[in-house]
Amino acid sequence: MAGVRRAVAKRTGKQIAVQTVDKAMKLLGYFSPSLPEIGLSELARLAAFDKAATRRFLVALSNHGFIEQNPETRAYRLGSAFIRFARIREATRPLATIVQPLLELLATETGETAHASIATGSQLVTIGIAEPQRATRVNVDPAERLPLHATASGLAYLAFAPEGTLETFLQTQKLARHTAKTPITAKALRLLVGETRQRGYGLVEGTFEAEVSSIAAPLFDASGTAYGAVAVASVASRFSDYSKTDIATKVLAAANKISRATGGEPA
Amino acid sequence: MAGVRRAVAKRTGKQIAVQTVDKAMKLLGYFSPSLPEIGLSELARLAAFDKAATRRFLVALSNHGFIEQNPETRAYRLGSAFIRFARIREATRPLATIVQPLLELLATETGETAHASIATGSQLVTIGIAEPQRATRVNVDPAERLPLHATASGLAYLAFAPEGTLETFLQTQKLARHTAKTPITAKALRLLVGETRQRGYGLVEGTFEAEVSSIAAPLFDASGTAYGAVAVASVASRFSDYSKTDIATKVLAAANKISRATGGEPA
DNA sequence: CGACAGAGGTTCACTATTATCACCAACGGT
DNA sequence: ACCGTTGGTGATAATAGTGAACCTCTGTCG
Repeated sequence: MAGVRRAVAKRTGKQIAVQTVDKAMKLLGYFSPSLPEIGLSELARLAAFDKAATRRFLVALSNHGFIEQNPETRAYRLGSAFIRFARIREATRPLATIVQPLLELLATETGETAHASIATGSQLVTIGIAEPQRATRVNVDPAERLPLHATASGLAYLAFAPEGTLETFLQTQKLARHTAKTPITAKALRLLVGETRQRGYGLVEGTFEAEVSSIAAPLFDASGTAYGAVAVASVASRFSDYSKTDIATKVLAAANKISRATGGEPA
Repeated sequence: MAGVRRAVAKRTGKQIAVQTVDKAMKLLGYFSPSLPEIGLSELARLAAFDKAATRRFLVALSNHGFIEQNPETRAYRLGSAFIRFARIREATRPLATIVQPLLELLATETGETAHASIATGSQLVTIGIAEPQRATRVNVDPAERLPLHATASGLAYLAFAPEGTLETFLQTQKLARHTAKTPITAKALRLLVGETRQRGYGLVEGTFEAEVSSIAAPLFDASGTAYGAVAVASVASRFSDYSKTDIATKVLAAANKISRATGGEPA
């Protein structure tokens, strides 16, 4: 079926899709709350593109409002088109709008940071965060994509994802090590996913960031497969056995509410 | 300076930027609240692209989460990445967040639809809409880009836009006729822009859609040039001379509030 | 002050990239 | 079974993108 690709194989294996578009969008990924504006040379360096190429991409992106240029510093930043498209997206498939208040509730109830994310390719993309009113809490970077193998959300998603997702993931991604506890072998990951499926929710302790434990429940679509996850992240030292089951119950409840509100059906 | 372009000139004149990226992003523009999911063939037809090309773009876009495919119908829709980027954008340059409540207030005060938009290339992009609780009101499509020459927002923006914006606009765009009243000559537009500059706000009656009148005030950045506009749209028959000046005052006040809140300075 | 390093931006010859057509399998109505 | 769709695929022709070198401007350092 998907056997014969192009014979070139200049790099590893990434064909069929428009590479130019890929590159242009890669540029967008470097912008984040902590690095909201990036100069031409710096961005070219980050992406390892030629300056000329980088600039051509930026011009193309800015023509559509995805990139703006700060007229003073000449640095580039994300454009307003994202707001427009997010509006359209939310108008037809409200998610962030539904999710946010439930996250707030979850954060208040548990006293810990709650966040929700959606599967995109082989990563989870954050669509909402709620933080508790508390001094020590886990901070989640909205720009950071969560790796499927190292996070509770990832495990929760993988455990109930469409048929073959786990295998495709294992075949196409190398399991990056984030901490000493990160599962980096296929065997270890399969085991964890199996446990997660049985348990009904994902639980990890320090696999993505040291000292951060987290519990996540999958979000289901109408066909009963997962498309994302809701998670609560806490500092490891606060995690007692009691609080674990308590938080898990609340996370599952919130996730199921979201699933139903978006037309899905929890397994 | 910017004289010699490529000698090709196959079409009119739009070089320097990556065309492939341009096309990919053009596809995104066809999605709207009224047409949230589009099939491959239909989208190819809309964009006048080849099916194969369209699909390559869609695959590239979906690799980055900008497009999702409905697993049942196989139709494509906007992806969740927009939510993520909109979050990042708002985290560093809050606009929609600031604008929305002021629009709500404006809609309540005037009893008419209020909306805000930002300049992107030669168009205005909607970033917020508020509708009054009233039977007959103007509906604004959040997906529709507003032409600069035919809308009150466009005039308000052009009147206070960066040096040369109007001329560039006139040189690169053909002024599309939307209604019988749409200004379609450079002379007519220059006149309107001049009036708008003197008046301080834009006022049009049925130039974009028949029977829709609208009043718009520019949004200013720190350098005192416009980057967008706030507008109130009403059915033409409700527009008395009194309500006009009343609405204009309120629109100007709201716009100035937004300008200041975003670090700008009204002229 | 003059030289230099780094910034943003531009040019043009070279070539890797994408466009296009013809095709396939599957679905739904007549 | 047919016809008109749909989503999806592959190989060739011709287009579109690449990137080293270059320009200009700003600020800094000896």
